[in-house]
Amino acid sequence: MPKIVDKKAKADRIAEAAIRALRKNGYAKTRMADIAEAAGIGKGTLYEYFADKPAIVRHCFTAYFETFARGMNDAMESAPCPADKLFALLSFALAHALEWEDHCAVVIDQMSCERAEEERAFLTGVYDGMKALIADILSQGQEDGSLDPGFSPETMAALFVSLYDGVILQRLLQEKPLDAAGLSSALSRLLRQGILAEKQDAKQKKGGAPC
Amino acid sequence: MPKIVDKKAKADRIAEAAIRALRKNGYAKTRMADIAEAAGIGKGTLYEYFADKPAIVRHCFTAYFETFARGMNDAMESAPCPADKLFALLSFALAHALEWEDHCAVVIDQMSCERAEEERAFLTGVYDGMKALIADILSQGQEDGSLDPGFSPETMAALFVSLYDGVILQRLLQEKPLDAAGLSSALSRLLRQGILAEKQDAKQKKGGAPC
DNA sequence: TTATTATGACCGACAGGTCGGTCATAATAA
DNA sequence: TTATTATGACCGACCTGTCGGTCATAATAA
Repeated sequence: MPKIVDKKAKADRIAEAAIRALRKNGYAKTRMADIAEAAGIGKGTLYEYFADKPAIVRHCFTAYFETFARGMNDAMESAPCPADKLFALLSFALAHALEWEDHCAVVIDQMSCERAEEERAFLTGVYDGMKALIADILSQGQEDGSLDPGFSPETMAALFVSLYDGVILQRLLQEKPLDAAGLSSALSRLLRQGILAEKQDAKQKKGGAPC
Repeated sequence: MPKIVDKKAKADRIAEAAIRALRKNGYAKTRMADIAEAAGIGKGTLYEYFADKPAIVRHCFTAYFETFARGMNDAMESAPCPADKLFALLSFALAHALEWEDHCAVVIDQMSCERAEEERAFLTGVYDGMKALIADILSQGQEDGSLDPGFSPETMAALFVSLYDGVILQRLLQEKPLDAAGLSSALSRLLRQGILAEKQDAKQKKGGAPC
């Protein structure tokens, strides 16, 4: 009888518009009216699809974190040895950040601005998982002898995660786009010549596959 | 006549209280009343010393950026060769971040939350200067042969700055304190075995001074 | 010494404005 | 007609910055 709308799909569309608005001005400065306008609907309609402002952000994040988690898993499984796993992870993370640029920005914004304990805990969990994953790979590499045994896997993992965040943060501050290829190759060089236990003396510049 | 107060000194004291309050809840969620309370003065008095909320933040930043700039200069001049300069810079930056932890947090908060063009431009300038400085050192190192010529100084500098930001950001998200020593040594390892042109084959673990 | 006066420091009530969320009503499709 | 969806005027909580007035102390003069 009534006009039936696909609530789920429409919520997705609204969230898509919301993320653009949030990216533009940050969570605190983005009003519900802005989001509604961006989505091309009335302010009241927003509340047909979301309970409140935080709910919109949460909805925005689900797809982002889902693809991230899945991609990280895929990247890990696609590589045979720890060192390659690590490279795959880092390069996927960078590519993902590039693809989901707006979402990244809003996540960072939430990290530093939003002090709600619930949100903090969620983000902390995501990061802890990421660190644990990387630390685990590093450990494996140290055990099988492909990685330098002289560093702490946890600390080095924290360093990588920090680097990832920092790149996004810099991207957020500066308007000019990310030089993903350049950063990736610089990082790769740093890693390949830095953390591999055995260096190929002469042909070190274009080191082949570490496995 | 009335007791004459040292306005400048009092403004400093207020700013000191303000930075604690800002650190705790973030710029957007910190009310002027909170700052006044933290400083132990009335809300109206606040406006005797600062024009508005942004003015307080600006005042907070001046000392922070001054000490940072001076420290970076000192660190640079204290080291004889490019590689050592770089290590000195990075380790000073980390130490400074630790010492000015609250300020760092507020700066990061501003970077991601505050969209006022003026503030952005200022922060962008600071970061550009930092990147240029590091890129310059890297270039010198490449020219004098002490650093691997195979990377782009600008990109690598961007990577370092990002890393610095990321470390602070992670510190901000997680409540547990920064393991400065661990991070520093991990980074040092990464650098020493990563960007130096000549690797000391056997005794690579505890590489001596690069000069 | 002491009463008087001048003035900067201080304050909190309040005006003005913003923004998240609600609700009565309109529009729409079955 | 009726169930569902859409809407923007509206409300109230909250927050920033202002303003009139009070207070403590220094300067002054008797």
